[in-house]
Amino acid sequence: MMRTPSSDESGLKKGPWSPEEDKILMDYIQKHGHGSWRALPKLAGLNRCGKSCRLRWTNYLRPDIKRGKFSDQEEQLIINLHAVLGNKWAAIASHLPGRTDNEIKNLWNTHLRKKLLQMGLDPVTHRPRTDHLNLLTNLQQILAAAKIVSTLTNPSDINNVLRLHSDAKFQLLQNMFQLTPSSNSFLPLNSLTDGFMNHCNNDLPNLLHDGNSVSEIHPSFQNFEALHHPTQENSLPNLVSASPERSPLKEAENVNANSKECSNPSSTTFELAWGDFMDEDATENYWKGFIDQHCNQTWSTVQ
DNA sequence: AACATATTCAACCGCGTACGC
DNA sequence: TGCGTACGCGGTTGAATATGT
Repeated sequence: MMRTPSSDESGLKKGPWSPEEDKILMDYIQKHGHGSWRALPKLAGLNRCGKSCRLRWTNYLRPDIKRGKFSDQEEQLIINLHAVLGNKWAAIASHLPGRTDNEIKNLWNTHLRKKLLQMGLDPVTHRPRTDHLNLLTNLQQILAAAKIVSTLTNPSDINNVLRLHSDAKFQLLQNMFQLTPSSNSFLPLNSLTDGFMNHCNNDLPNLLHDGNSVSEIHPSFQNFEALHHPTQENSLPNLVSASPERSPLKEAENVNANSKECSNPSSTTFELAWGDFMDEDATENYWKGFIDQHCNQTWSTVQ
């Protein structure tokens, strides 16, 4: 939060502001207004650059600044505005009295972005993420190759290979939800993956067999399916009107376009890929049979 | 309790733009 | 029109703090 006090080559102070500096800046602006920011520090008697003074005033000292936690309503409004405006923090801040662009930007980067990711939404487009499809395809190929190599090297080790396979699937889930080991902000999703983890450990053979539908892997994934089955009502966050400098009509057109795209059956594609990935004939018998069948012909290629 | 790791957020930096000359 | 200056914005940094082991 704080930086070590330092100064640049011109001798101007940098880093955190002291209470004394705050008071000088406050008093000066309340008396004279800020005027030219560049001229202000000299006139007020501060050993700071104008830029630093402006930032301190707009982000901290301004009397109309609202302090404290963002309300749920404010968070939702920011998400809605971001869906329309993108990373235009100043424009977003203009719709939230007392909140600064810096504060909103920080909130977005530390909380809201993760929140959308964990809901399976792309934080840039606010639409369901599709990059999982590529991940699934790539990982599936890598795992298949790893299996062949491992089982050919040591065919008796098939159980460990399958265990690794299962672990890799769980890692993929973690990546999809952007979970960190210490994250406890979104308990429902953590318990969801915890449940999946237990399922992996307790019911590995079944897990590796089934997978026609995401929710069949674990009941918790019914929620996940809901997120990837967007309807006209839930495919996008409620959108609010754009800022005056943008055409509300145009925005409305974009919103409609987005809704149409969202209603495309990308979720079906996802589930097909997911089903393939989870099913994937990954049983012991399959791989033993595969090795029996292909061992001689592939062995020379692998080596 | 001590250490490691993750998160937060105030502040900085660089770039684009508006404006005056 | 071109140039210089000031300002505002968005991305990034990094020390303080929180959380986990």
